[in-house]
Amino acid sequence: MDMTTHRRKTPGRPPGFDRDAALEVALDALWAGGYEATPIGDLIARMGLSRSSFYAAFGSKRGAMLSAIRYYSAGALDELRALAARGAPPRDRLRAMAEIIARIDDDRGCFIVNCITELARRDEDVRAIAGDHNAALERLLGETLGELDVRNASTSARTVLAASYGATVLKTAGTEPDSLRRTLSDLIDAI
Amino acid sequence: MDMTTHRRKTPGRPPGFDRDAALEVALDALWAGGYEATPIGDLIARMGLSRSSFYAAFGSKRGAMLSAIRYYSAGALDELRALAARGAPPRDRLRAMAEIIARIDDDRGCFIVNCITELARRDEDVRAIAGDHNAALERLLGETLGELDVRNASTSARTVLAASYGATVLKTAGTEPDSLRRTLSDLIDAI
DNA sequence: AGTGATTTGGAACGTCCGTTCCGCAACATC
DNA sequence: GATGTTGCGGAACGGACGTTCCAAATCACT
Repeated sequence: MDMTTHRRKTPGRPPGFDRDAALEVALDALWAGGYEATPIGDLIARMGLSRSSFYAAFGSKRGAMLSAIRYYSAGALDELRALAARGAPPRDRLRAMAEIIARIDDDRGCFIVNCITELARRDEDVRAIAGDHNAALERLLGETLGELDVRNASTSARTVLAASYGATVLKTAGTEPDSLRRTLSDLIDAI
Repeated sequence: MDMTTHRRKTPGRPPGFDRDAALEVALDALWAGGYEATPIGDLIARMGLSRSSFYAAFGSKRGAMLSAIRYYSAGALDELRALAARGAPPRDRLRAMAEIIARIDDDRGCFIVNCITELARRDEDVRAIAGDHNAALERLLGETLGELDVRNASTSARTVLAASYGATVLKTAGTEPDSLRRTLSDLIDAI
C-alpha cells in the first residue's frame, strides 16, 4: 500500500562541505603520512572541517581510513579499467597498468600496499577491502593477458601484480624508478 | 709506545640481561605489531628489562627499532647465504630463497617490507638500512641465477626480489600461501 | 516569522605516549 | 671491607592523542 503522507527531504541545516572532496583530502594526508603517524587533528585541519563534522561524517579515525581506502580503490580501478580498454597493443597496456598499480611516479608508494602492511594484519575490514581490490586487479590484468596467446593468463596476472607491488616497495627504499619501470617491462615482455 | 698504566675493564655493576636476547624479543614484538602501534611499555615489558635499562641500551624507541632492523637483516642474510651455498640445483635454491624472502610461512610478513612501507619515507636511516638489505638480496639472488645460463642474471634477480616482496603483501591481504608459493615457483621456472 | 532538525566551533576529557629523573642496589677493583 | 662506577626499579612529567559534549548558528519547511 502507498504512503499517502508526504515524504520530506532532510530538514535542518545542510552540511557545509562536500563529502567526497573532504575524503580526497583525507586520502592525500593518510597516504602521505600513514595511519598511525597521522594525528586526527592534522587530518581534520587539512580537510577544512570541524571535529564535530568529521565525527558526524566518518564516525572515527578508523572510519575515515576505511572510507579513504574504498575511495582510493574505486578511483584506481576506474583508472585501470580505462587503461585496459584502450586500443593499444596488450603489452603496452599491461606496462601502463603495472606502472599505475606500482605508483611508479608517486613517491608515496601504493596506498593499498601501505594499508595492507600497516593495518591488514589486525583489521579484518581493511583486509577484506584490500583482498577485494587485489582480486579485481588480478582479474583486470588477466583479461588483458588473455588477449595474448599465453598458456595461463591468470597465473601470469598474479605474477605481474606481485612484481608491481614489490616494485612499489623497492622504490620506497630507494631503488631508481626508471630501473623498476624496466624491470616490470622486461617481465611483461617475457610472458 | 706501550701504555704502562693498567687498563681497567669496566667497573661497576654489569648488565643483568643479554643484549641480543632482548633485541630478539624487541624484533618479535615490533614485527608483530608494527612500529607506531607498539607502545614502548609493552615492548619493555616483553623484553623483561626496566625502562632505565632500555634507554641506556637503545637510547630511544627509534634506536631500538633501528637495532631490530639491523638484527633482522643480518639474520635473514645469514639464512639466505646458507641456503644459496647448498648443493641443490640452482632453481631449487632460488625457490627456497624466494620463500624465505617473502616469509611465506610467517603470518607477520617480511619485516623489512613492513619497515619500508611504514617508515622508510620519513626516516632516512631506515631507508638506508633497507636499501642495503635489498641490494644484498639482489646480489645473492643474482649469484645463484648466474649459475644458470640466463641472459642477464641481475635483471632477473630484481624481478624475483620484487615478486617475493609482492607475494608477502598479497599474503597479508589474504591470498593463500600455497598459491603464492606456486606463483614464485612458476616465475623461477620461467626464467 | 516561527519551528524543528541539523551542523558547527571550540572547549574539555580521560588516557596513553615516550622520555627523564632519582635513590638505592649490585658488582669490580683495590 | 672500603670505594667508585654502573645498573636497576619505579615514580613522575609534559605533551599529544582520539573522542565527547554543548551552546550557538544555520537552514528547510510551514
